[in-house]
Amino acid sequence: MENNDSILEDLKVVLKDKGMKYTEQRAVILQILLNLDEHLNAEEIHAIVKKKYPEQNIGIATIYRTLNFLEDVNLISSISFGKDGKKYESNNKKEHHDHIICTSCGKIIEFFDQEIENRQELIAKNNGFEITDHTMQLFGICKDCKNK
Amino acid sequence: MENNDSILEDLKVVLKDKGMKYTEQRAVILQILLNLDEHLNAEEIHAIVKKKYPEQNIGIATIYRTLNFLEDVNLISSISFGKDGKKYESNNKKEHHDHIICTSCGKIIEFFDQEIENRQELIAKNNGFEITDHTMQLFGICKDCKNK
DNA sequence: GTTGCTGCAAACTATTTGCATTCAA
DNA sequence: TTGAATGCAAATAGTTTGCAGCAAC
Repeated sequence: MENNDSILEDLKVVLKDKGMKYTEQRAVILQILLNLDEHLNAEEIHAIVKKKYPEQNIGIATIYRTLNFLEDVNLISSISFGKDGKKYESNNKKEHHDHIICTSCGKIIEFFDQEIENRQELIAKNNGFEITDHTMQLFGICKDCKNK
Repeated sequence: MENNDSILEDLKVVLKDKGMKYTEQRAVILQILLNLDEHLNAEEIHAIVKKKYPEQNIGIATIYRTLNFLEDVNLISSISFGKDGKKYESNNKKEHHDHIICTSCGKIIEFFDQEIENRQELIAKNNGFEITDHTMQLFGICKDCKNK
């Protein structure tokens, strides 16, 4: 929580930079992603806002607009697979990581492997690309589901 | 082209196995993905059918149904990023590969790196996962776009 | 002849947009 | 005060589904 303050400061700075306004809605959405350590889609975030901040009456359009904006300015990032659209997570203190996804129960595990990162850089360079970003998702069956 | 025949045979076998029928539509869609060495989305495939096989009047629903089926039985596979939905490619002779995508012009380059594949296996195992599949996409700017 | 497949249109889901109103600066 | 942001509803894009007719076996 104490961490959030500094990220909310970041948000304020970015907004001011762009001549945009700091609103409760934007702060609330960012905080949900900061506090909940899950990957949430727009509908899920909408539901959480309604529950946790019933006095706020945020429209789904604002959720989408805000998520797009937050991703643009790199405060959050998204992964997309299967049905139910893009899922978002905050770019918090966490360093970059990739995902292992259980195709049976939907569990998501995060990992980071410097060796793979290095290879990726190299491969991109060899192909004349300047990498800005990447996603890697391993799909499989987790231990729990295997034992069923 | 001569290669296609054997894959069309595969299709026939799979269909018979499942008590399904071999139809012109299914063959045409699979062949488009076999012959064109591109990543196409459903709309693009639909457009190609209309152009190359004007006598065929395949509905967009059939395109989607067929693509889903072909992916299910592993004759084709899909990647999904950015706008314009899933893009498909045939599982042809080609071995597995991953993608580098230019975020400026949309160019897609395929690559394969055994070292990364090995690390992926290892990482998954360490997390108690049995990997069935994975996707890896490197996003960046290609040489051509950089020089503009 | 039977059963699965197709095209069409309607339905759905995820997301975006237009607009009048509200709010931060 | 004033331009940007919001909520709402309508619009859109991508995809799926129900159904009557058609085609494969």
